[in-house]
Amino acid sequence: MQATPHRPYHHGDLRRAIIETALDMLRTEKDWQFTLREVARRAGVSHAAPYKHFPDRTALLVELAMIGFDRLREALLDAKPEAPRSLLEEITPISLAYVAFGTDNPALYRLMFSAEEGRAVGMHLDQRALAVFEVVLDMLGRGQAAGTIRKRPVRGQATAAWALIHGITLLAIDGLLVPEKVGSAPLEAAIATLVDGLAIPQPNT
Amino acid sequence: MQATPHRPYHHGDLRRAIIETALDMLRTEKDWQFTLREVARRAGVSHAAPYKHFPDRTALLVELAMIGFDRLREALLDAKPEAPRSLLEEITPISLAYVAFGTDNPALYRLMFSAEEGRAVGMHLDQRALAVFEVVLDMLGRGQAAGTIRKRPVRGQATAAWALIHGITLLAIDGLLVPEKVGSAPLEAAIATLVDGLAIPQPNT
DNA sequence: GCGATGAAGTTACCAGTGTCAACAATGTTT
DNA sequence: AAACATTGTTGACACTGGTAACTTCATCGC
Repeated sequence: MQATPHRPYHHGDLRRAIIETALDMLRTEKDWQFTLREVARRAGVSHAAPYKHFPDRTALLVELAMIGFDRLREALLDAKPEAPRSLLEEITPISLAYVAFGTDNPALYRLMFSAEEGRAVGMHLDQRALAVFEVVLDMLGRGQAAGTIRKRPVRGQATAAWALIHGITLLAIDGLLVPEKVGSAPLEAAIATLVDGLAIPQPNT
Repeated sequence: MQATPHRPYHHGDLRRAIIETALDMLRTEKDWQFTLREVARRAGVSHAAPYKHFPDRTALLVELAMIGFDRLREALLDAKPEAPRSLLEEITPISLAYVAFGTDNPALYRLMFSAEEGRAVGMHLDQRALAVFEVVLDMLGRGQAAGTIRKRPVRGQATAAWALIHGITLLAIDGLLVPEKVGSAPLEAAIATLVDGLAIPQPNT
């Protein structure tokens, strides 16, 4: 088995086609009923064809989730400001980008964190998820070095930050936090609370 | 409470039996494959019997989730200290109780927040979930009145608090935060971060 | 060139699921 | 007691994930 050739055989690059079809279903089909047969159907192949590329339904899900984590990480790095003048100025856009990713890709985001058949998905994801985690970790570490962030175990702080944003994202996905309905106040207040919990209190502000 | 009688008819109180069997499966079967037929099987009835009590597979899931929220709320109220001398002293046990509920009932907890077929579960749950939310809201409101909590929109703060604990609970369920592996430091640090974000900074501490 | 090889895709099938309709058995009501 | 409504059973349908046996067809050793 080659590392990544995937050259078209006698029909096409099916593996990629399946993944893209599945991603498309996740994007459009809001109601998250994911069946392998439906994916095969939309990809124009028979229902057993996917099994030549994925040993398992779960294997495909894992693949999709990994892609999701990669994209999330990219979205966060894109949102990272060049030269933030304060912690708030750095955390806020990243947090908003995170939540936006979740609300823009609700089904994919849920998949990324779903247990899904004996948490097989979660197991294989540690590395990709960790890559996202490290974006936060890095930010907080630099903040500590710069003296703007409380001296506490960074991993604990990063856990807190990640957990909070993750929870908010889930709330937003479930529609409990839609801006049209409730305004952006809760979201901003939540982020502010997070920043206050991380930052060393300033005497003037 | 006799809100809904459900007295035994010609076989037994099947509705209750089904619910209890299902709860039992959620407790023991860690790998969350929930099939209506299996529930019926274990309850000793035919596979179609549940449909006389629940219109739908989803209806049963909703019922289970609601029970979960009720129990969670009770657990939080039980953990609430009588006369806390500080915010930390009040928040910490409640937070720990919340996380403990999640790790003790992982499948049930996941069910409570799963989208599950077009988020039908989530839709009908607003009231029960809100009851949990109000436990937090109440606590923070009193804290604000007492002058220990920052004057910020309470709902935003409560959202932040809930989201953070929820996220941590999910992490813990997924085994990324098991005390044996990583110590309780991250958990405590996360809670401390939350408290710092909520509380008005004290000059001495 | 040209068969053998084996990967990629197809059809046919299995067990298991959610759900519904028709039927049987039991308790309740008049 | 007879009609009725409730509750449970059986049997079917369409669907799913998954496997095995078959067909195609590009590639490789000769």
